[in-house]
This record gives sequence, C-alpha cells and structure tokens, in this order.
Amino acid sequence: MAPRTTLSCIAKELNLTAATVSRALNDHPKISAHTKESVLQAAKRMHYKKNRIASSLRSGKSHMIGVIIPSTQMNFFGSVVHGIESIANTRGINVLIVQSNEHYLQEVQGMEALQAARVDGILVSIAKETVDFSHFRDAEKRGIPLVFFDRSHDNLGIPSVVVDDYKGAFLATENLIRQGYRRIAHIAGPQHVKVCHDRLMGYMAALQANHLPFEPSLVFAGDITLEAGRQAAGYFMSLPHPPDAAFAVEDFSALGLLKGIKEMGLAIPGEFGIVGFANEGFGEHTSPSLSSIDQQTVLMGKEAASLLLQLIDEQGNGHKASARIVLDPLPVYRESSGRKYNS
Amino acid sequence: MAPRTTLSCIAKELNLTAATVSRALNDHPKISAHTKESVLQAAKRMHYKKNRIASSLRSGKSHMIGVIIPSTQMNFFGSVVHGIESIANTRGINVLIVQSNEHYLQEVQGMEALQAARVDGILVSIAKETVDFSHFRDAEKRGIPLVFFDRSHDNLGIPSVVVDDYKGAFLATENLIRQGYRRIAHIAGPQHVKVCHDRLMGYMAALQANHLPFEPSLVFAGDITLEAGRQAAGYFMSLPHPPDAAFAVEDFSALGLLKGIKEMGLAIPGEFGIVGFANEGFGEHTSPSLSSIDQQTVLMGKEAASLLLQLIDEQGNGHKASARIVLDPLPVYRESSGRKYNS
DNA sequence: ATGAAAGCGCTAACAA
DNA sequence: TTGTTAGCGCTTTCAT
Repeated sequence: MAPRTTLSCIAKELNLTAATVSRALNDHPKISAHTKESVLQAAKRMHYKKNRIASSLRSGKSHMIGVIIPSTQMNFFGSVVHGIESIANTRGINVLIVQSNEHYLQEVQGMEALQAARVDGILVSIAKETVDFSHFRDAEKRGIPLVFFDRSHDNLGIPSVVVDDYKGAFLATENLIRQGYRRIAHIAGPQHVKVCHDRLMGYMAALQANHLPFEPSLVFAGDITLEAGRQAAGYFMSLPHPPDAAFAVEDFSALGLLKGIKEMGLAIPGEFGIVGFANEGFGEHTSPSLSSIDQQTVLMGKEAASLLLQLIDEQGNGHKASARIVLDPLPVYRESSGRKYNS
Repeated sequence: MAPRTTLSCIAKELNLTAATVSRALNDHPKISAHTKESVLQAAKRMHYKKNRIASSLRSGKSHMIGVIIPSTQMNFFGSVVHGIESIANTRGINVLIVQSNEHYLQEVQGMEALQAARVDGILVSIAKETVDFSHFRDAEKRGIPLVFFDRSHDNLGIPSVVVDDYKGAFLATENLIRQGYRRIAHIAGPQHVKVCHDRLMGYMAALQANHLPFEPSLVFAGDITLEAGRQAAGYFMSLPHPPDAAFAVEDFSALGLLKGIKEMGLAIPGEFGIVGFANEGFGEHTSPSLSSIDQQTVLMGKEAASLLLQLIDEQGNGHKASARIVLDPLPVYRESSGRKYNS
C-alpha cells in the first residue's frame, strides 16, 4: 500500500517538471546529459516504476500482445509460446495468453477479451472447430495487427508463420517407403483445417513420386486425437488387404494408432511402421519410440512474434505487408518407422 | 483504424453526459430504468467497448492477474493455468502468464514485469532454483496480493493452494509395499523445495508405519528431471543389495528410472516397481504405464484463482487472511507398480 | 436522477 | 533545453 512514486514526485524533488522528467526517462534527444543523469538517479533512489497504464492511455499502445492457442496440453504450443515470450521480453512487451480449447466460441470470446485488454496485436493459431473467420476480419478492420502461426488460413490476407506441412508429410511418407513399407495408409485430420489438408496432399504426392498407387480406402478420415488413432487401427486391420504402415496427421493420433496396433499383437516397426507429426514430448518415451516431424516450435514462436512486432511498428505506414514465413520441417526418425534397422 | 466509440460519443448521441452513460453502463442504482435502456441500446448499436486502460487508470484496478509458472513443458502447469483461466474468465479478468524456466533470475524479472503491467495480484509456483524470497516479500509490501500454488514456501505468511504432498508420498510408498515390494528406494528432489522435502518425509513415514527399515543409501539425491531418474537407475542397481522398487519425487524422474531399469533388462513391475508423482500426460503412454499421484490440477488452479480474487476484493479491509488450502492427492495406479496383478 | 468538474499518470504539441 | 498546457477515456465526488 505504499504510495507509488510518480513523475511529479520526482519533478518536485528536483525542481523540474513532470514533462522533463518523462523526457529524461525516455531518453529524449534534447535533454541535457546532466539532467538525465540526475533524473535517473532520483528515479532509482525513489524506486520509480513507470505506470504503464497511464502511459498506455496516453500513447495508445498497451505494450501487450495477445496469443490465442488451441490448448496448453499439447506441448507443441507451450514451446511456441516460449519462443514468443523470448522475443517479447527483450522489448518489454507482455504476453496475454488465451486458450480456445479448439472451440470456435472460446476463440471468438478470446479475441474479444484481448481487444478489450487493448493489446497492440494478436498471434493466433486457429481452433479446429473454426470455419467462420469473421472475428479475425473484424479485428483487422479495427486496425489490430494479426499474425497466424501453425494453424493459418489463406484468403484472409493475414500474415502467417507456418511449417511446410506438405513437405513434412512428403518426407514422412517417403521415409516409410524407403524403409520398405509398401501399403502406406494415412490418418487424415479435418480437411477444413489447412495443415491437415496440406499433409494429406503431401502424403499423396509422396506415393505418386514413388510410383505407389493412391488408394482412397487407405485414408482414414480421423482427427488429431488419440481416440481417432485407435479407431484407425481397428479400421485398417479390418480391411481385406490391410496396410503395413501409416503416416498420421499428428502425434496424438499416431499414438492412438501405435497403441491400437500393439494391442492387436503386431510388431512395430517389424510388421507395421508409423510416423506422426509435431514431435510432441511423449514421442521419445513411447515404446517403440515414435517417429515424427518436428515443426521448429521455438523458432516459429520467435518468427511470429518478430513479424507481429514489426507490423505493430509499421502501423500507419499503409504497408499492409502480407508476409508468409514457411519453416522447414525437420524429420525425427525413431523406432516406430525403422524397419530396416530394427527387425 | 476505425475511431473507437467512447462514452462521450454515446452521451452526445443521447443528449446526456459521459458520467450518466458511465453510470448506466455500470448499473448504478440511481439511474432511471429508461435511461439505462436507451444507453444500453445505443452502446450496442455503436459497438461500444469500454476502454479498460482508461478505466484502470482511474479505478486503480487493471483487471489483470499474473501467473508465474516454472515451465509450460510440464503439462501439470498447463492444466493449473486452465483452472485459473476458467475462474478469471467468468469475472472478466485477464491472465498474464510468465515462465521462470525454473530460474531465480527469470522469476524475479517475471515479478517485476507483472508489477510493471500493474496486475491486481499474482499467482506463483516457485522456481526450483529459488532460495531467496525477498522478491515476494517486496511485492507483498507494495500491497500486491500473492498466492502460491503447488510450489509454496512457509514462513512468508503468503496464502497457498497445494496438494498434500506428504500424504501423496505416503500413499505411493504404501502402494508399493502392499504390492509386495520390500526394499523401496526413493528418488528425492532438491530438499529446499518444499514439495520435495514433504514427499521424502511421506516416504519415510510410510516405511515406518509398515515396519520397514529406512535405509539412507536407498535415497538417491536426485532432481525432477528425466536425467536424474536415469542416474538413479544406475545408482540403485550398483548397490550391493539393490532395491526392488522406487517412489520417485516426480514423474519425469520416474520416467528416467523406468527407462533405465528397462534398459538394464529388469521386468517392470515384475522385478521392479515404480510410482511417480504429478500424473503427467505421458504416464498413460509409457510401457509399462506409470503409476502416479494426481494433484487435482484444474481444481488447484480454480482454488488458487478464487483465493486470489477474494484477496483482491478484500484489499484494504485489513484482513490479511493467510489461508492455506490443501487438496487431497489422488493415486492413479497403473502397470508400473502392479506386481500383484501383472506378473 | 442527472450534470459539472476534477483527476488518475503520463506524453506531446506548443511556447519560451 | 525546459516549462506550460492540454488531454487520452473513464470514474467519482459534489452539486443540482
């Protein structure tokens, strides 16, 4: 409850005016070195801390950015946030995090909460459920800089930082082919989610590039959940001519598949190969360990934050630069796809 | 860039004054129902959104709370944050999250950043490294309500919401005893961290209650990391008379232990039993699956947030209620400790 | 029941 | 180089 020191407290102390003190603290060019010096000393002595709220009200900048993530339970997103914070912190910017839990409504509410908090910009990874994008368009119209990361959407003209999902899927599938698997299935995610669609395309392209037929019956219309993976296992093995490997759209579904296949008594990777996507933390610890595609999460967060901060800085310059940063997927091949070396 | 509607915009529209509009919007008792009605309508029609920054400056409340967590990579904390947000959201309060990454310095900087952002209160889970607590005492002195969750510290008089670590450790150890294990080791964490100390005490108490000798050589001075668990495996098995089970202070060390023991060719749970603590997400997916103690994470977050908000509301009432909420640990016994049923 | 006026703490235009 | 003045948008006395 100690009364906080304000600019005018310092001003009074030094027989200056609040404006001068403010300028000195903000390193304004035309303040004498001597004044700056004494102001800085007084500020330190009196434990002055700038009131960001007052500053924000006046300057119109809150020095906060918002982040909307589908879930804190995938440590993929935790990792991206880590990257975001590392950039924000160096610039004295706070990060407001909101979870959508993959729900459209919570995403909309999150956008409103962040705008109510007057954040200077928002980083978004779109929820699985979302098919209407007007809440993003509205925010843009109000002049709030937006950047998508991982889960983006075209045709909105909103900058994004993503991994090359097509290429990642291509590499994952090709790895299975190189390991000698011949009937390679795919657990697909909701196709309105761009990353899921791109991964299906990458899978198909890898088959074609390697002269393997694409069989629609080998694509399971699944989801990015463990449950979907389990269901896929049942489906694949009930086929008259079952696959001997699968590329899953995401690690949780890959995990469900792995468990399902194991429970059916098939050897992994000997009789069935699996590659997932996202390189979730648990992948190292399953048995067999799970091959996956790393998405350079920390870098993704850094790039997204840098891009957003740049957009915020350039605001009003009429730039509207619609950048699209595409990161390289990094394959992490572990036991689950290593037939050549393990069986 | 659309110019935002303000109170006076609405006032002008209705031939009222900003003060009246403000009161109407805040449901002030002595504003005529009729006026309230028309103000509400106009506000909606003009897409009015209260400027929280101005409101904060005037009222001295930022309607934001801060959370400091050691790491987003343990989904234990992700889950607690989920609970926190669920409470905060219903009250229109934003949550600022900062990671300490278990580092003292980042924790101190985090506290400063949150205070600079003028949060109304802070929830803290103390970093592993922290042994000096003056940054918390300072914040308290400045009148910032504080609540610890999970990682707390006595002798500071700061309210906390924790799980009964002693009891959890007792139950975990006793479970191993009941399953027929007789030489039960413990991977201990840094003893200056209260939860680690309490768990060691609980372990010792369970041995005593069951008339088993406490052997100091069976306590490995470890850490809450996978690496420590691996080292413990090596240490335990190098003993002249090795243990046949272990209770690990935390799931990551339990995981390291599990991997180490498996690599040495011992059967789990047949030849070696393991119980961890925290019920991390991966525990379900290891093989064998990992027994653990659940800490009611979401509830913990809700309780902590409710307590903090209560403290904020009561501020000035000279209450200084130093609550301490202790949640019940929930054992989750899986394969890794199930000798009786599995071998 | 409503208006008038002041002020939260800071910053920015304009003066000097 | 520094001071003066005004105002960001809201809330809150005090007055009517």
